[in-house]
Amino acid sequence: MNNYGKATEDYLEAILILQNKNSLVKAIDLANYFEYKRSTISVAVKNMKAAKLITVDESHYIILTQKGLNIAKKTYEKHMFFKNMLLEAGVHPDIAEDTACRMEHDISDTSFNLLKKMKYHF
Amino acid sequence: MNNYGKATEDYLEAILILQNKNSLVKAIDLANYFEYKRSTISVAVKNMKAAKLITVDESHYIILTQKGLNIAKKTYEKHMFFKNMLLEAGVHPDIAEDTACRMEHDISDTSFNLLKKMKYHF
DNA sequence: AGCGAGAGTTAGCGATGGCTAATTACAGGA
DNA sequence: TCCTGTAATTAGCCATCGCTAACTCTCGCT
Repeated sequence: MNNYGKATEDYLEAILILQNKNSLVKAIDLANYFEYKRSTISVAVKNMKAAKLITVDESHYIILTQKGLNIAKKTYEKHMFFKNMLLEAGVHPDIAEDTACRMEHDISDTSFNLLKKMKYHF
Repeated sequence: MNNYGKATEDYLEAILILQNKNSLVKAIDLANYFEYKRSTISVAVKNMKAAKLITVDESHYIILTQKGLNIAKKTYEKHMFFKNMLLEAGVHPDIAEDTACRMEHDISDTSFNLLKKMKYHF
């Protein structure tokens, strides 16, 4: 009910990142970002639109809804947490990026908040 | 080439755990452990056998090969690491178990070894 | 006006990994 | 011996999520 799939979380996160860099985001930007085919993104955009996580205007610009933005922010925060953890451990940046990109989907918001808190108690 | 899928890692890990508890492991034990259907396990066993990760004797007992054992041990180690991390953070044991069960598949052996080392430098 | 490139869409495929339903194999009790 | 229950197997389904191939749409340039 409350889970939109890993791919969707990745896309929302990427939209947020690209939005903060370019301000305007289109499907093609996501395709380039992930090095995925346009067709893959096209389907994903359709699904996210149907799930009311984004809106798409008449010029094909993608805008996060409040719901989409919340997920994007949370996912991004998890991503950075795990990436930093791995970087601190000495993992190669590219590997840390990939690994964080998987770990970010594995943990609930509640557990993640606890984990964040703990970090400063080690 | 070197990746047998998350499900396979889970099954190998469970075989190791059940082996250490019961000594003899059959497909039905895995079905009970995961609360999966027998058919699901049957297919998985066939695949692991084909991949030479296990052998199955004439009485259907499952034995890990060296290759299977190595993966099982590594996966178990990762599992316990992440589970302990979550428990230390105050995550509910059941949730910690589930979450660790996902995180254990996301990280390479190399990155994991670095992470382990770091733990004691916090 | 007409052509071509870039971008979006659709249909259908394949891998992963669960499921149900139906079939088979086998051991132990009446 | 037969019968019942437990275990294993097979076939086929569905969801997720990427792909290719083929089509369409639109913009800009000549």
